[in-house]
Amino acid sequence: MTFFNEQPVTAADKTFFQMRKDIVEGEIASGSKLSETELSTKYAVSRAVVREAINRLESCNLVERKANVGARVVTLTPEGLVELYQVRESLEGMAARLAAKNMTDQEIGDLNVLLNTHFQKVKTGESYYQEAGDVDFHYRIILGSKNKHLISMLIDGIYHLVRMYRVQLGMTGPRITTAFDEHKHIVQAISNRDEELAEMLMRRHILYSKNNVEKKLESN
Amino acid sequence: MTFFNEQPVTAADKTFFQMRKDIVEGEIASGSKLSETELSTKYAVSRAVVREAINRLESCNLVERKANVGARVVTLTPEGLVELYQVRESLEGMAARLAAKNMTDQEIGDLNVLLNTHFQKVKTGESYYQEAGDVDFHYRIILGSKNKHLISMLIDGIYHLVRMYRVQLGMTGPRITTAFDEHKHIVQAISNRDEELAEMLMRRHILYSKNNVEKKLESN
DNA sequence: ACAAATGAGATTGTCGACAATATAACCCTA
DNA sequence: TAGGGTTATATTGTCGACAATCTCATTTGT
Repeated sequence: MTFFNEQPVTAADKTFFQMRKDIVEGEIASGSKLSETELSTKYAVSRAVVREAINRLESCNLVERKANVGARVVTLTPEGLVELYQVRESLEGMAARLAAKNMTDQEIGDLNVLLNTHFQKVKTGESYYQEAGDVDFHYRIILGSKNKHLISMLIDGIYHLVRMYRVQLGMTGPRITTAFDEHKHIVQAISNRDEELAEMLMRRHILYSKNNVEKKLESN
Repeated sequence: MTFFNEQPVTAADKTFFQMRKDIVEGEIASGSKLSETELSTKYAVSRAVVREAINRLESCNLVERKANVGARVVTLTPEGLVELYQVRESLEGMAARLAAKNMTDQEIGDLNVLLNTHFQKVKTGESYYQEAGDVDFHYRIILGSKNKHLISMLIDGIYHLVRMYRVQLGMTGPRITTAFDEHKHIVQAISNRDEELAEMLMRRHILYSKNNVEKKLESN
């Protein structure tokens, strides 16, 4: 599906990707208004393609539109973060369950390899910016579910918003070692084709992650 | 949120709602190509608003678009139906859990009233076209979760596709009495604020519903 | 005869201009 | 001076035309 090979083909694609990046990384401030004319000059495209990009951003829950008024970048709130993690818990739990059922032995083998790679890095201490590895792990399980809706909801819809929270609230790569153990147990459950356990462990994993993030949020 | 009061304000809204209706009810055939020019004459609007409508339909998973090629109405397959119900099980399970936590006593009271209304109808035998009542029941719980993402994913995103399957594969209002009992138990769990049980019962309810629908699918 | 190249036709993508609506400033009245 | 109404301005919504791309039939060469 749209793993990392989502390459723009049309101008609207390029604009959408660029705007999404700018919003997630805070270059376009959270809560700010999106003026179509302004953006069309900024990105050097017509208003039509900006409009299409904004529509797609709305589908990702990154902006909110009101008819005849305009679009604003979503504002990040503690409640919003909690709601997001609730949905993640639900969907990724199901993804883990389905992955235990539907992943090929080959894919499970690759997942174990990935896990070992992470283990080496954790051991040698270079566990900084574990972000990418964590995302990679979760993506593989999501894709392993082989469920189209699940995949697009999580990867196209929710993960960018999660990343926006992570980046803008300054919580990159936490819980390195403990998260690794949780990953290991999840992979074990998937290897054993234990759907029930895989779902339960994934849900707990995300629940812990939520609690951790909430703690960081309070300390700000 | 978007309960039943989603009223069109712009031409693109109207076109989107109309097209969605036409697709769900099969007036625009599943799998057929959506020609922008053709549709713009059919609905008497410009191509721009048709394009916006198609984009929104894509967000609902009712059509699929390919760059420089065009959009097609999704094709309905047994596998697609299974995937859809897996997502429903996951999301509505969580919705029931959150409803048990977040619904007000007032809202729970209303839910019980609704249930009694259904019970009367079931007893007097006029259980035909229980569809609307069933949807109403599920909507209240979804809204009761008070989770924005959950609500929009289910109501704006998934339910129209579910209805499309129901309508086009000719499976309206099945499992009347048994479904009623399941609803009753779910409401009891919510009344008791038993999150765990509410989620479990809702997941089972949807699982049964899936099995029933699959059986009907085979007999076609 | 078959495969690749080419060209015509149709469809989607992009653009700038105009219409409709909301926001804000201003004026008038009590 | 305060409040309501009105006009002015800016922004979004809609439209038709043009450009870019794909599809498919035809042609051409081996």
